[in-house]
Amino acid sequence: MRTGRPRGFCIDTALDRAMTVFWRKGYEGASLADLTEAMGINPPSLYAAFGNKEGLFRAVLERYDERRKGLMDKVLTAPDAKSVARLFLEGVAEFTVDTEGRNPPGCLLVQSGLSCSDQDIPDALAQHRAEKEKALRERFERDRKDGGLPKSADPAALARYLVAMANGMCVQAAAGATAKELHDVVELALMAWPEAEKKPAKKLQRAV
Amino acid sequence: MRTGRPRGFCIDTALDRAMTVFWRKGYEGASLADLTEAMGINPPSLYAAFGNKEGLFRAVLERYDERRKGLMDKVLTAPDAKSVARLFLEGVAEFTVDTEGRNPPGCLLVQSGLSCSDQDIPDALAQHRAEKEKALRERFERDRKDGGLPKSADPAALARYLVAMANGMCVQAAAGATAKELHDVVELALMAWPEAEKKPAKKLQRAV
DNA sequence: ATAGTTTTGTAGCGAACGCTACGGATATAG
DNA sequence: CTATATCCGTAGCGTTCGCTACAAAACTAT
Repeated sequence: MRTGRPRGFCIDTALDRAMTVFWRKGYEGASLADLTEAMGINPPSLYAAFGNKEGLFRAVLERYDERRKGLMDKVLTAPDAKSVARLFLEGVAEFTVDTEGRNPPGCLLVQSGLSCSDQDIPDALAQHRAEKEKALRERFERDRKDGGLPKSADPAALARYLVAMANGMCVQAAAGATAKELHDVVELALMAWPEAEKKPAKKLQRAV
Repeated sequence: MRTGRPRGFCIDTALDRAMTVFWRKGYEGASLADLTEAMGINPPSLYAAFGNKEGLFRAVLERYDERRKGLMDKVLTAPDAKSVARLFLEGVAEFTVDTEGRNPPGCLLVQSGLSCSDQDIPDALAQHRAEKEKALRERFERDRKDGGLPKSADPAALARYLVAMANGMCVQAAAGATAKELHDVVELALMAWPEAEKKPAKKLQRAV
């Protein structure tokens, strides 16, 4: 059994509350006073658990990915490439406007620090965004192999296109765009999607 | 004639230098020490000329629009709607990767403060971005009237789509995307563009 | 019980922040 | 020239920043 006085707060709950602060104010705009107040703890507890402000932020990013893993899994296991694209963009449209008030509008990976006095923060965010682009690209590479995308299609470009679209929607959501406005953008974005050359093998269960 | 000791620095040059700092470090990441050093002046000169940090930032935003007005005018006077879309996105692709090292990658209106402790900054940026979207929308409304866009097209949605695309490209440029990668995205984005129902009246000089 | 370990709240550290008081410098006006 | 007006550099204001020293508290191990 672990010795010593037990921690008096829940790590994940504290991370969720810190996430909201970083999301709304950005990495540099979120002060330690803001964070500790929202998390309901004192600075020494924060530093004992997360090392420093940057450590807390990185833990928040991991927590963010964790919370969105379900949606991303659902997207990546869609039956065909165009469904992947549609589910991804529609998911972003719904998530970023935050109708339930759980999260600030936009996306933490875009909002919280595109430019900072410390370049490590933008780099960390870019890395997390790149992971999602990579997952889409790998999915589209498989689609291209089995005919779900034409041989002329460029899986990397398609993934980059979707991620760019998603990031742009985040910027607009943060500026107050409505869900309908974003869905209109999604419909337009999907017009660019290449048609399959032949019917994809729908009977086969796709590996993920 | 204006009395008193003349100002010892050029306002526009100082704004250009401050712009680079805000661009690279964001509004909150740019300290007064960073700014005064880059501008080559002392704090009292900065405050006499611009009021405070936020005043300087707003002046930088105006300067930014001014410097990009030429490109935007060229875009808005293109002969047809699709050319407007192409020139706009290709302009963004070239501008945001900054091959000449004059500017940091990305776009000041996206980079410098999506989230801040002071909400006025994100609001000011959103307003500047909205102006560009409005200009595109109004152009497309005219195109739709004279047949350059089909009646089924939604000018507001098209403008929003282009701006979202542009903002997303800015995010990727800031994360290190190359010019070619962005141009691939542009080609895809233009696949979504609606075809004109009839030939636009090319002979007429379009008013701006 | 006692020792050992970890977390907690208080209280405050040094540094950096945005900003400004002040006096000397440099111009025009008369 | 003197008077007035504006700008400049120095130097430092009060506040907030990220962070931590310290001792009491709360647990396990023996």
